[in-house]
Amino acid sequence: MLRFHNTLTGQIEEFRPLTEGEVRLYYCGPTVWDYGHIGNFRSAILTDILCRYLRFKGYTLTHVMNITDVEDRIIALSQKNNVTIDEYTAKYIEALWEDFDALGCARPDIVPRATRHITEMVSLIERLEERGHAYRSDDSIYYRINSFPDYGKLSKINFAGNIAGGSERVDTDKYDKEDARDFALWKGAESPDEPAWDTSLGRGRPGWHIECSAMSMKYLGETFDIHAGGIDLVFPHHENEIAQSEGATGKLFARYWIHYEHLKVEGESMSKSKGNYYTFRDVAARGFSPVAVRYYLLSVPYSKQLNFTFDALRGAEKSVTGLRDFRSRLKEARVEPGANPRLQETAARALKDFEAGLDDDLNTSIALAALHNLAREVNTALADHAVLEENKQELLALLDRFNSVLNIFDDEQPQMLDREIQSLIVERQEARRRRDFARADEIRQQLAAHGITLEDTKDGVRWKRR
RNA sequence: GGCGGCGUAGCCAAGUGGCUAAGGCAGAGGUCUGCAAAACCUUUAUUCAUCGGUUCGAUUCCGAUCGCCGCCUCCA
Repeated sequence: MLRFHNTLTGQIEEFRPLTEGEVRLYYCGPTVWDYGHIGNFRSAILTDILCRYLRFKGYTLTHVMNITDVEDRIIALSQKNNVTIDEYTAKYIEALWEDFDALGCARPDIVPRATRHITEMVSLIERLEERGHAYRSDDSIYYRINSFPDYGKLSKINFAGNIAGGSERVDTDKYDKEDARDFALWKGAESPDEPAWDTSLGRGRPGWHIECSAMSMKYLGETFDIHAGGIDLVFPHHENEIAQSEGATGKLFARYWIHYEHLKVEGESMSKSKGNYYTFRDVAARGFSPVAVRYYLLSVPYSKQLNFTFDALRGAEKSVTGLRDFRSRLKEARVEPGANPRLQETAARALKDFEAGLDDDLNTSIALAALHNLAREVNTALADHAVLEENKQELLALLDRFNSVLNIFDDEQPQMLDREIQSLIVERQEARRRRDFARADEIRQQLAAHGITLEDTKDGVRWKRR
């Protein structure tokens, strides 16, 4: 039974989709103004885990992730570079998919781009106008917060106390709004050279929040199951989405809201000024493998902040290598026919622990501990030749199931060895048999120069290419 | 000022009102091995930021203090 924390109710709840067996999920995706940083990818990876686990549990899933490809920073940067916003964002969208692939994140089923859904946003804004939730001021259109009594139900913000508290961040009267909290649905074009669309609302561009309301409802319906995103989006973004969507439809918008905690870097918030701001590419450039980065970023449950350190990432690299070696050792093991009941129990317990962990608010730490415990027990059994054919097949199938969620075992492509290298390995084996260890070591060094490392086993030799 | 989260071994960390405080990395000793590598075994927190309180019993609940993080700004 899958349970997780729902921001809307503030409680851990059992998950039941609207339609039996089917889940519709929306993840607030990236704004493509720059390369994604490791915090962005923690969110992407956690969403990937969530999606994979829902499928593991047997649900069919529709996963929508938006791409915000028009907003102030993008406009400013594209103008600075003298290119259109589409030209500007193309590079970062391409980079996004490269990073997704490297980090083992499955592509979402549907990836709507804001600039391709202006029509849907315009009609949603028109619905809001008809219902009295929107008003015009100059050439822009704003959402009237006072018309939506539920405003604040997600973030539970106490606006009265907030304003009384003397926050200096309250909007000024720069815009002619009825209420400081009102936000822009549509921004009228101010100058001819800024990106704008000619629509029935006039010439302009959509506000950020309306994008997600329009695109999520287009692809998932007016009420859908899960809306996920970073914790910082709770207010105002998601609160505003609720106001827009529920204001327009009169129906509940998303049923479960899942928010990912941020990561810290070396105990501090990540920021460019502190010099601890890393994109995934920065980390990869230091020689860390993408799969280790994935493992590390998912090793702490989403509901907890993760403190990113390079020491811990080095540890993750070792862990992942150990698990991968474990699987290939099992795969290559020569075993006797039959089944060892003790290992059948081991496998059953591992699956139970793994699932119990993820069922409990997606506790990935528990799931990984189950995997490590399994690896240790099976490694011991392998050394004792206690693994039999049926165990081997069952355990390999179990690892595949785990990996369908975690995706941390590289797909081992059959690596072909050069004929020359192959014969060197054979020659070394012969040298060892003759107990000519000097020659054997010499050959080992030659192979190392080719990036081949050797591991002697009872049955022969295993090689790995770096 | 309002609201929320966190502080567990050298590092990353899970967790719970009372059974042996998960797991990984690093460290130490050992088995195996021609040497290695890998793997395995043993070992590493009488203690969970500090100080009080509730309780038969608290790391877990309450309060205070110190430190860190987040939201209240179109940042995942």
